[in-house]
Amino acid sequence: MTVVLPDGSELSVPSGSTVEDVAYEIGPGLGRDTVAGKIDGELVERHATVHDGARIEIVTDQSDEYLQVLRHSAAHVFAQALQRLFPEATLTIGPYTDEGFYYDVTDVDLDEDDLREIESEMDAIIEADYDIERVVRSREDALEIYADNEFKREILDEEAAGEEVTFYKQDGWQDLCRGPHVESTGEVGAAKLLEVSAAYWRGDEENETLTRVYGTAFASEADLEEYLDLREQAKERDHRKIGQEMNLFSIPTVTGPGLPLYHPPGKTVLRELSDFANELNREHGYEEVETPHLFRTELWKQSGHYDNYHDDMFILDVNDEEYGLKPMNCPGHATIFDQQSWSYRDLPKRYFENGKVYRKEQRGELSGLSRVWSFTIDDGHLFVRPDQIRAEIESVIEMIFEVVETLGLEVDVALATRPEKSVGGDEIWETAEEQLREVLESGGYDYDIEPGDGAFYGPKIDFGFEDALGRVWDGPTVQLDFNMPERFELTYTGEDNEEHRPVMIHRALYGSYERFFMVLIEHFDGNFPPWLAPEQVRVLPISDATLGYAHRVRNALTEAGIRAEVEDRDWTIGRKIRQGHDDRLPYMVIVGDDEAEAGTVSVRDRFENQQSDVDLDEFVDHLVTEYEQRRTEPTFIH
RNA sequence: GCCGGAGUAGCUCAGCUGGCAGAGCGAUUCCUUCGUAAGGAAUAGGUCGAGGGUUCAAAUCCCUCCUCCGGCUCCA
Repeated sequence: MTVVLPDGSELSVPSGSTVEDVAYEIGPGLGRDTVAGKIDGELVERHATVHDGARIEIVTDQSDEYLQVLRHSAAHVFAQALQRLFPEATLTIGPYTDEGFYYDVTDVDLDEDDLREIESEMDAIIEADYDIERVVRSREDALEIYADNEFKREILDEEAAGEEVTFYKQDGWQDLCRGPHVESTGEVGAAKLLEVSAAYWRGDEENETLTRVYGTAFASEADLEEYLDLREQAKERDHRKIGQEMNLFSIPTVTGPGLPLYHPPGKTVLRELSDFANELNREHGYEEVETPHLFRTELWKQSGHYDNYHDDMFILDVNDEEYGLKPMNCPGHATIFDQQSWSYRDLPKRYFENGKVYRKEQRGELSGLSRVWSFTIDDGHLFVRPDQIRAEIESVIEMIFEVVETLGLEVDVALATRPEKSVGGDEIWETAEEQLREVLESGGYDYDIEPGDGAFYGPKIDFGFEDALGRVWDGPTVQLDFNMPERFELTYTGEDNEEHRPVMIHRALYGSYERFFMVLIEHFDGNFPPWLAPEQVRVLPISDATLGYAHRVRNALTEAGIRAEVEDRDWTIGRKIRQGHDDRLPYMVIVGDDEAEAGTVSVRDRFENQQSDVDLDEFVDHLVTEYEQRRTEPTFIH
């Protein structure tokens, strides 16, 4: 039989060959280095037998997947350490994740101190460098071993359905596991336990609550340190911490959960973002609309939200009539469209609204600005003819990239196609998906396809923002919708004088302002580009003697449209500069007797660059240009 | 909603084996008037998340609730 190698070449191997055999066929060196393999993209142990036509990849300690194998072994090291210290602990499952591994256990209570103790035990196991041995047993033997462990028995019943199952054994300790694993515990170079939390058996809240221990592992101590350092940085950049420090927003107890208040500095940033979005919208032919926060539930019944989204909606009783706070803006916009009749010549109609919506998320989900009950979407809805889809999507993507490039973010692009359950005919899905694909292809965008991940009402393109620390956040989306026009019976009159159904396109450039704000705070670490900075320039008089001149400088800046303040506290100049840096100002200008006499300023930027004897007008002109061009960094001094 | 952790001055946090509520920063006042990352002193500031209980006595122990944090599930 033949297997397919990553370079596309085919290799014929005897039937019954394992991944390791295939590696030896390729070369003895590779055979010896084989840790595991991938069959048709799935990570398997090196003893796994391959089937005819399988796509085979060999995993060695040089592969990206090696880390997954190593972390899986780290999970075993954890489990062994746990059972050494807490023999009563029952093991369930312990897989690797993107960042490390976790193990769900039960019959044991663990706190932070326990984790540190288990970690020491893990270090001892790693140090001892036990061989990790693969053992094949019969199902009966396995069931007997797990006579007291209902979870493992369930796995044996449901997943490990074959007659034989594999165990991995180290130092006499063993665990049911399909592998793959590294050769010895010593190969797990450095491991750390990170969190202890709760999880349901198989993620179902009807099931038992288990104790989940999260950890991570790397081949070397240095790699682990690097990872922990990144985590530390992420914590330092936490938007809740920076939001407090910069007085951007608060979510006080009295206002209720997930209902943030924006303070003047925070509102300034949001205002700049909405000005930018509004500008883009106008340039791309959108018309602004406005809808109230509250509608009769009749509307939500018509849109389908009442049935499908009921649990997440705030429903109010008003004089025996039911009203609902809007969880989405689209029904309102569809209703506006429906207030008059349209010709095919009128399309596309492009509506937009910075619309506040309310979603009653589960309480435990609320988190800073990333998950809230009330948030604002820079929401656009387009009503288009089927033949206009491509051009409109192109235009939306162009807008999205203007946002992305202006802010210096990176994006991931993914096309999500028709799911199993969907509305709309085959033909419209096919042409719609085809048009989306064409837009992405012709634009030269690098994108992934996520088959079946589209909404039930239409395919979509999702964008993920990648921030300065390499984390990816949900970003803009463009979604086609064949359902809403149907529900609202939207029509336009075609060239043929017949009624036709428009297609609706939902799009957002930022997603929600709240979440986008969070991404920007963390991406820039609070060091906003000058155009977004709440305070763009602070004027620092050397002493009170030049306070008067400082105010004149400030006025000149303010008149030019720059957000500037004077530091008038009775502090030393060093103290004022220190505070200015702590406040993450793009620019400070320092004025003393010399400057007051010459009508100049001394400029200092957030990178600690400084330049003296700067003509005030020249500085103001530069700031205005920088502001208008929305540059990401202060550039006066280079 | 569920599991675990936490809530003390405007902010960051100490006090928590029960016995007069603390520090630093910030604020106010005074001194200092300063040239590129913290000048000095004094003063004010608290229903110790809310309610109930135990006790001679509760920030501290117990119960209920609220809110936040880390997860589970979900999503912008």
